[in-house]
Amino acid sequence: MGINYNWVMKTNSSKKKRPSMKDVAQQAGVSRTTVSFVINKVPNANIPQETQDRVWAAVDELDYRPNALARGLRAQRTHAIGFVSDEVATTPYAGNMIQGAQDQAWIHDNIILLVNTGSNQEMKKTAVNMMLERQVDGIIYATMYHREVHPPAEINQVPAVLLDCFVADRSLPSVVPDEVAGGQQAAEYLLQKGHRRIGFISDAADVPARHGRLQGYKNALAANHISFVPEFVFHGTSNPNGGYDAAMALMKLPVPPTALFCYNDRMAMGAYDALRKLNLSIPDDVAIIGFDNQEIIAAYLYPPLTTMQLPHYEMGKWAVNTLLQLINNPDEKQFSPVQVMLPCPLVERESV
Amino acid sequence: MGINYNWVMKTNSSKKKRPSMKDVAQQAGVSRTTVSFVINKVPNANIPQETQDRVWAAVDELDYRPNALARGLRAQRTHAIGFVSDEVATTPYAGNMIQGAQDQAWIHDNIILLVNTGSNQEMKKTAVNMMLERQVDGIIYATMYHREVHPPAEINQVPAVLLDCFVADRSLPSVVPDEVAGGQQAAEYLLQKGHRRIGFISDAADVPARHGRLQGYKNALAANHISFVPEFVFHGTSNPNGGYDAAMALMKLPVPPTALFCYNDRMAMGAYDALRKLNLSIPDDVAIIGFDNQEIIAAYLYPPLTTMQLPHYEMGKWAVNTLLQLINNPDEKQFSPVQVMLPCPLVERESV
DNA sequence: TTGAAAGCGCTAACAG
DNA sequence: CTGTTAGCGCTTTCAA
Repeated sequence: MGINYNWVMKTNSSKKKRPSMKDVAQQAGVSRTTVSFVINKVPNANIPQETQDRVWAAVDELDYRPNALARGLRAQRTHAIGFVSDEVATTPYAGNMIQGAQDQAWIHDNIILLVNTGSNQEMKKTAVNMMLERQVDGIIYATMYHREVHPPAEINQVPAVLLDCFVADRSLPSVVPDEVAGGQQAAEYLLQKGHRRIGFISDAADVPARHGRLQGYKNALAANHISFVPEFVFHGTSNPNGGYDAAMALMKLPVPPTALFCYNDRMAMGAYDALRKLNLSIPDDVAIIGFDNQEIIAAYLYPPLTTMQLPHYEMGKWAVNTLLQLINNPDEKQFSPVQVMLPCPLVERESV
Repeated sequence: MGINYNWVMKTNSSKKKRPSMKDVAQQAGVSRTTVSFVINKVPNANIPQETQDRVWAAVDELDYRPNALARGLRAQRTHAIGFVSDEVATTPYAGNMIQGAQDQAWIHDNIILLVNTGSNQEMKKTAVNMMLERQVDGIIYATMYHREVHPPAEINQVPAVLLDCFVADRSLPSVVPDEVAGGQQAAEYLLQKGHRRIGFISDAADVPARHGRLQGYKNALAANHISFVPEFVFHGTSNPNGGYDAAMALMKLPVPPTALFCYNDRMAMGAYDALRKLNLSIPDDVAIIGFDNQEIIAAYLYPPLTTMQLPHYEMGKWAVNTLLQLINNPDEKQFSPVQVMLPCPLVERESV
């Protein structure tokens, strides 16, 4: 179990063989070593230019391409990074994370092996084993929203970093959005615009994002000597319907808020509808700030939504960089693996 | 150029070696051959059960995992599929395509090597070369919207299929959405609901989706003996603003349409705003149907948007299946590579 | 039924 | 400066 059977060699293939280093050597009239040296630009090989030219000419002529499998086998290094994530389809953020990782991998001439496992724990384990079999140099374990995870133990057999998630004992490097700072900045932005009564439309789910953003909101209030009004925070399901209900409830308070900080853009979308229903204009009657910067929502609401951007691209990038660091310095033991929180930049549009 | 230098072997690593087949053989007191036979469940090896058990016990004990690199090198088959795409981040569809491909690859014990190249042609070439170096069994060349492509010639060195795109000479298998059928079904749905004056809010860009959907719209009209009114099609930029303008223009016609078929959901989003501005209710005054089924928009507009779904997941799946087919039957020459159009199912919500 | 040995394509001591 | 050679870990023929 966990082993893939039947990778039988197929003998009836008619694929024409690709040139090997031997062919190049022959063509150039040198030995394989020489070819290897010039192709890899080995520092102290001192191959005369003329020979080098011959080799490169042969490479061109034969359309030779080194076999990464053989290289990896020999070098014990594949320049491949496993990317194990819970799901990519169901969230619009995934793309940015993967792209950040991919772009960075590309720069360092690494490739990404991608597996999406869904939420099935057994599949995650199999996925990690699969990557290990394929001799990845390291593994990125990613989730599509910030949360605690329990990766399969096998992950420790190679350098690994956590992307948008963390383990309770902090034994693995991790990068997540700085929810608190983001929440604080959002609230402070509203404060700075003169608002004193700020509603917080919160997700009902027990996730770090919710707690962090709410904490940030409270921090901002405290920093500005404004007392926290429990009635101003309203929990709902984290979609437009929840946002609608919450905004409705908040605006019907005897002394309603003049600004709404929404847990995410989807809730903000619902809040827009509620305010419209109440004939309240944004931002004149009520200011709104969201979170996540879901382009497709935020940029095209009327008025366009001011919101906090989740640093998915940056996190993906960070994950690869950190992983490469670990891979390249296997001897530096990490006694306390770095836990990074990346800022959520404010995206100013017109709803505040 | 095109060759990756300096994959130098690092000798100072302190990584502890993973067990090899030899270790397992030793542990089980058999030869490597025997281990290979039992692990691969070779049909006619006839290894006594008792020996097999010993081998499996050793595998467990050592936590042995076959080295896919060595296997691939030997078998000339890696069970890896290259996925080259233009971009994943900027579109919310990408996820579904990748997930479809990934899920299917997983089922067949294959892995996806992912590279996003952006629009740079040189990078695409490098990406394909990279995949070839890594000995992928085949390549999926994908775009994030339906269009014609010019993949680098190198792609022909392995089985390849095109995902959401096609080449002019149809020399590569390809899968795209059936825009015409989708457009036709959308229009027919409106027709069937009693509408006779249907506006078509079109993208101004010269892409297959636009032409196909418009053609479908015309087909539906013709099939129902309704004459095509040129004034009813209005071109705009394919975003909410464009949709807004188009809807405004259309509704101000002397005899305005009673239904709007929008090129995509984002334009529909703008049309919603226009109708709201005009105090027209959806679907009672004007029915709206979109295209793409961008979940986040379509499901949460008020009222939820009826639209046509782009079959991204299915296309990803199809691409992998077809590619695997090609890989497994290298001898069946494909004189006319299959060109598939997958249907765009109707997603009924409440805007019609 | 099991083992020895060749070789997939590459790198890097070591010799010359 | 260039070539010979020994593996990296695996599969598979061939022989025992």
